[in-house]
Amino acid sequence: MRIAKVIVDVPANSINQTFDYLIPEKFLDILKVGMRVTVPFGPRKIMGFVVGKAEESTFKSLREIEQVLDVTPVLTEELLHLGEWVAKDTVSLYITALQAMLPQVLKAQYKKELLRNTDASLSQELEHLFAGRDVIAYEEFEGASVSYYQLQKAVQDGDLVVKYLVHSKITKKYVTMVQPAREGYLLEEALQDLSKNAMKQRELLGYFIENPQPIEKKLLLKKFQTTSSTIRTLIDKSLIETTQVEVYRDPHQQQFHKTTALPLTEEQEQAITPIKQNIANDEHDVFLVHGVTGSGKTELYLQAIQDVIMKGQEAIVLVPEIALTPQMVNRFKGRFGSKVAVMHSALSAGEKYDEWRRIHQKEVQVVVGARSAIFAPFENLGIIIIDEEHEATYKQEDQPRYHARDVAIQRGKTHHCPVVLGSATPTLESFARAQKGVYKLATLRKRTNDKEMPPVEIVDMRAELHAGNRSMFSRTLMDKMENCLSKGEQIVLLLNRRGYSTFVMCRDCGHVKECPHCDIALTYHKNFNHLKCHYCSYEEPMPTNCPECNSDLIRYFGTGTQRVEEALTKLLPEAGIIRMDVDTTRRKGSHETLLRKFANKEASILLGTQMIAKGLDFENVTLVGVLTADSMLHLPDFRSSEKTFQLLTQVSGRAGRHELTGEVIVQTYTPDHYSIELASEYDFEGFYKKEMATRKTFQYPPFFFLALITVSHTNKVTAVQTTNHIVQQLLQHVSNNTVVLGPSPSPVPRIKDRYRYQCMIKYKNEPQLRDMISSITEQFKEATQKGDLLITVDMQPHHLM
DNA sequence: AGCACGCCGACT
DNA sequence: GTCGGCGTGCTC
Repeated sequence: MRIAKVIVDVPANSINQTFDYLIPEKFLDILKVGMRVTVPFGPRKIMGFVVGKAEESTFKSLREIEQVLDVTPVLTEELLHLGEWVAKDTVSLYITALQAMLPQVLKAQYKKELLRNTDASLSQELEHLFAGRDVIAYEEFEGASVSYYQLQKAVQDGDLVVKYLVHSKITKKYVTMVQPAREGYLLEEALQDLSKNAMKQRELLGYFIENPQPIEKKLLLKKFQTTSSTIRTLIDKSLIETTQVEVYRDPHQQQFHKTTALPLTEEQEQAITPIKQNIANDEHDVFLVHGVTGSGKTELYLQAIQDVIMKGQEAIVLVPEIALTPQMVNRFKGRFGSKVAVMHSALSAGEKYDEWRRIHQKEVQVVVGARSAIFAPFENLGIIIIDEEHEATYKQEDQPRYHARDVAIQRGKTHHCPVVLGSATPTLESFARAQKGVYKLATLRKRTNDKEMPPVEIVDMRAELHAGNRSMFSRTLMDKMENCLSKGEQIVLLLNRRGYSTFVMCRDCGHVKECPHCDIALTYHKNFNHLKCHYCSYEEPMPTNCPECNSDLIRYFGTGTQRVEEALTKLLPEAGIIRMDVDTTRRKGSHETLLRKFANKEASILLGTQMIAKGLDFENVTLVGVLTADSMLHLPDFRSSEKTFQLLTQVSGRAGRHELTGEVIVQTYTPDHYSIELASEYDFEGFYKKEMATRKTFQYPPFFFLALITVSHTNKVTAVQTTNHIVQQLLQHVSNNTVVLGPSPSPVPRIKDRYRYQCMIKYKNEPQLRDMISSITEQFKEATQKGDLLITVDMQPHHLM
């Protein structure tokens, strides 16, 4: 096998294919499929993945692989195929799919250098630039005022060479170990010869005579209260030596309480049995575990994984980013100890790489992680679990736009292992499949502590307004909060802010400050007294007068967590408040610190956005308040009802999880909306029926599949025309019951001065659709290449923005 | 995507 | 002769 098939690191449509390279003699034995290599590509040198080998090539002259970057393949054959599948399924490039499977640090970085290739003198300007050096970075040339023409000539004459470098960002962490460099008896001899004053040296030598094994330098210094200079002297005498040993950064260095399997309830037992059978028989089924919050889904996962580990297989557990709290991680580490790797975005790039390597080198059998952990390089998967399967974070919002659930099922099929989806509020798609028998449904109706879900009271904020209460807290909520505080119990307050930001409006003329580059209202940021655009980061100071009518009655509207906090401090001055939002949790670890404070009862109220709705478990919380339940109900999104229902159900589960009984207050301006009403009754099936009916009439999932093509251009007319062109072409080829809509303006019609129009496709069965879309977008490749036209394709979009 | 190459027009 | 600015086409 002298020829390697390589997917090169060039994300372009015309390069979306394998390129053949000759494998040089010296690499014949070591080069394996799945390794990264560097190859010459045109004039430059780039990184690529070997995806296959062959004996022959249709190409007459092949260039050689230049370098092999890995010792063992970073991608298994299974992952290579999976990447191909992902690329096809999401209409994206193979290379993009492969990159998505690996930690960021394995991505190549490119650099150019200029090498002097002659002793004869160069032109005056070039000599000045090189200033006596033989090599300079290409950027230096670009920054200098030397013409490109000169460079070109020097290169042509062979006086200069442009060198293309590929290097990876790999950062390994090392510790210095100290160990004896001589046999024990030689050390003893040396000890005799040492001067009497050399106390520290004597101590150290004495130690190494007793303990010849390597010891960490830091530890050694501490143990003998000495400094590096002592070690230095001993090294100079060739008595001891140091080595660099690679270590993994451990992001979770605490101790974990070992836990063992808990007895299961009858319901749990019934749910887990078919999953265990699947595991035992190497069968693949998709299970939907529909269990109310607190019904012990996690214990199910743990026990199923236990079976998998006993079988010598591996497990992937996906958890939404936001729920990847220490509480959650502790449960897995507590049960499986060091067999667990954790992957989430709060880890540094180096830490992510270390966790990935622990999987890659088979040091762990379980990975608990966010979306991308679905690509964990396990070769012997025994189970894949997706907790809170309805969460939107499982859908990647940039290329490749894959859904972790789809990838999981794909992997489950190839590995003949079960895929378990768990949720208290499954997506309509999954629940519908379970109803049809495509997925196996298991329902957990009871909470393990046998407690009822806390009662939910809906408060009509319109009535509050009519009664003269203009504050953001209803009288009921105020009463309950005071009552709760007087008993020394704790409160969780949710401010549902999505689609409800703090915009600036003039009270005189109604003018709303919008971003000059995007069609969206600017958001007010109090700490800087600035207005900011969430789409393009445009900023301007808060105006004192209205730019339209010059009135000074220009104010900001909407409720941010900061404002709620201020109001709350005034009303309940004695209550400590912890605010959790993007602003207060930006710093690494601040999330945990705030939660720990709340757990230690350093504050009585936890106020926050979406992020506090999930997974938190505090025994002293008896009241949950939702300040604005309907804020996202009116977004132009077919999932808005479903999302509202999910959020309300999730947050209600935060109250009264233990001894104390809890209650929930939901404030809303649309108290009779079915998603709010049914959420307050914990009636998932009722909601399912109702929502399915609307989805059916409006031809949305799960009745239809969706595809969204967004076209953007600086020229509005071009954007509309191109979209229209796409629509027309699709209409010619799709089947009768497929609906093609558009061109219609995107919900945010302009971002960064680019107009955005979209085409939506609703289809039931359209096997050729992906190919159709590819060939249509291919027609616009000239315009797309020039960069003024942008076409993005989202198969199964999660929202329509 | 990047890069070379080639053609053109401009400036000195 | 020296330079920059595009449009075009290729990369195993």
